[in-house]
Amino acid sequence: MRVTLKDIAEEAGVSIMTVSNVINGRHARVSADTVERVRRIVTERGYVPSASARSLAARTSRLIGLLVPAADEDSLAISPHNTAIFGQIERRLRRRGYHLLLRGISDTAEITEALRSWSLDGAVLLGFLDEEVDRLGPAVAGPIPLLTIDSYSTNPLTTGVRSDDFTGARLAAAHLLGLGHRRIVFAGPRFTDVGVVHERFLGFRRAFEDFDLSAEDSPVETVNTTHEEGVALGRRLLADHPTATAVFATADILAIGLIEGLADAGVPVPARVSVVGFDDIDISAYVTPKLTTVAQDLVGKATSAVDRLLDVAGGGQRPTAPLVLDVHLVERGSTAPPGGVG
Amino acid sequence: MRVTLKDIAEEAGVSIMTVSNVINGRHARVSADTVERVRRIVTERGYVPSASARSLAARTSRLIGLLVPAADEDSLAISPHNTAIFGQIERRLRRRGYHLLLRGISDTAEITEALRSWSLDGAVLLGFLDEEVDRLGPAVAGPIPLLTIDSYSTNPLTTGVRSDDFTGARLAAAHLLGLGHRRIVFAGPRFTDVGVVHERFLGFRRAFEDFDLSAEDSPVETVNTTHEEGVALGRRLLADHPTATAVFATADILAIGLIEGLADAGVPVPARVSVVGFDDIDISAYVTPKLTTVAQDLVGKATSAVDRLLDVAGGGQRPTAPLVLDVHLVERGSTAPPGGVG
DNA sequence: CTGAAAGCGCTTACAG
DNA sequence: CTGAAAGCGCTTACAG
Repeated sequence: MRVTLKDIAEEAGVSIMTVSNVINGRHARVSADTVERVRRIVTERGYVPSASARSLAARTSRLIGLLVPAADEDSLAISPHNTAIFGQIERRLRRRGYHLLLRGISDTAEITEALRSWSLDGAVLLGFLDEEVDRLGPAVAGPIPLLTIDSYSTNPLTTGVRSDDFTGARLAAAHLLGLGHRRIVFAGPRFTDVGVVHERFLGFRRAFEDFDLSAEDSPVETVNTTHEEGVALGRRLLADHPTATAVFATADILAIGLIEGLADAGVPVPARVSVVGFDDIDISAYVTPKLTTVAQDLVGKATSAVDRLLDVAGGGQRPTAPLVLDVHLVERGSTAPPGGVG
Repeated sequence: MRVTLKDIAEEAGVSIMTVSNVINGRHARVSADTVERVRRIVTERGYVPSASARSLAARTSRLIGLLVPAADEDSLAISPHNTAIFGQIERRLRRRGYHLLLRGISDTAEITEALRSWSLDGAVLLGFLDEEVDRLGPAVAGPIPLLTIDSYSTNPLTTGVRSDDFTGARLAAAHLLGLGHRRIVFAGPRFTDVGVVHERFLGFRRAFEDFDLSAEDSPVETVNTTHEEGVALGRRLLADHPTATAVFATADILAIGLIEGLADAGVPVPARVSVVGFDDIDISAYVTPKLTTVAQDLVGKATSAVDRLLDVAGGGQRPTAPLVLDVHLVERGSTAPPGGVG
């Protein structure tokens, strides 16, 4: 049978209230002797408090949800970038005495269910579309704090943490422009779906302005963020855009596919076409050529996401502005001055 | 305020017991009319049962833990291979009406705490060393079912799901031997730590026997399963083993590093040295040359892990033998007949 | 510094 | 088919 507060209390000859006070570190209310004795018995008996009893009585669960979109028949949409965030979030929560409930969401209505069912103290939303976040009404979360990662939704019910996408794309494009490229393909998902992409597009254009150039001749290719679509685009890139000399892809996984597709088509990278990605996932340093890309502060993102969320959960003010993390360019082998155009 | 059974019961003019019966689908005990009425009110009011109250009263939480080793200052040890399993496990659990608690474990003593604290109905242990699993005594889990993935521990308190490592390595080595290679480096972590590696080594050796050859001239290199150590080994491979013509690495991430290290040393793959990996992670198809490797049934592993665990949790017999999943060889570009030895 | 009482929101026998 | 009672293991005021 489970060891309970009552068992400890009986053995120590005190009330369960006193044991509870010791367990919860409210030592001001208990004599040092009692604390000592109760502590010893707790250790001896291997007492572990019941989290469900505690959350039922205390109305705080010390449980945080990590909510990730999951198409019904799909597994979680775990991109390499998001994956890296998982572990960091768990680690930070653990350090702060919280636990992590990982939940795939196939319909935003399920968010409410996940939140209420376990009386979550808060939740991190990772990978949802801005419009999905926009639609979250007060009925969904009630007073439960919600934190979005990488969202540009301005829904006041949520607070956000994201990278400086605008600057990242601006750096990437400036790097290519500085090398001498003028016709640069912008490859990424539909802007309307993802604010992140829109911001990156704006940053991309801004770099042209910085150089007193126009981005008008630089085509936009709309593709999903997968290796597969990158390969497909790489194969037809020069057929569709013969004068292009570089590509900026909004994600490394896409850029890596692009490089492969270009290779398939006999196009040397970076001699004929330079490629820049975004994210700096591990793989980007493993491919050939190694990918020039924009690095995000993954650890910072996860850590500050947790800290922000727990602040609000702890009664802090809900921040009005999102936290924006710095990015920087990592120059590797996939970019070079243009030369193969002839 | 939270909507409770009591609220629904009052509005429906029945007892909370009846509402409970409807919620839990015990329709045999309730008239169709009542079911209908209660259902409607539940939907209208957006009632969500309290999981903590339920698990406290019912002594079953419908919560499964996914326990992963985590060095204290580290984030979770999330290898690309394990990552892929996460999403699949979550998906399967969700389909079966369970929730997932993700927890990093820095000391096996924490396993008990995680299990008891949340009254988990079971836990999946992913990535622990066999000896760690061996040491798990009855005090750790009590009656809570534990399932290990990829462990060769024979601890009767656990039940296991893993791939056929022996056959996988045998296939890999047979492939190389069939191509004409005779001196093949076996690269992987220490056997004593990881049963999986030992099994792969045995399979590797068996392939030599199958060919009436001896593996004696084939050196063993002990390295950790990281890209970095793969690179280092690749760089010095031919200096240390000038007559080697192939390498079998116990993990793709290691094999990918090896290929890079070999390239750094000016050794062409596969012309001079062939490389075979194990796992068939996504990246393996993205690198140059694409990696020949042993593919595991990841989805099957995750799915059957969950199913086995829930069977036992549901009162089923604890299986004595682990479930062993088939593997197969995926031939890609990193292997070819030996030719560059001269 | 210590404790008795009420209550968190459910489920489990049990009785009708 | 339906319900009153007890209890799961805690915490929260409150009183001493």
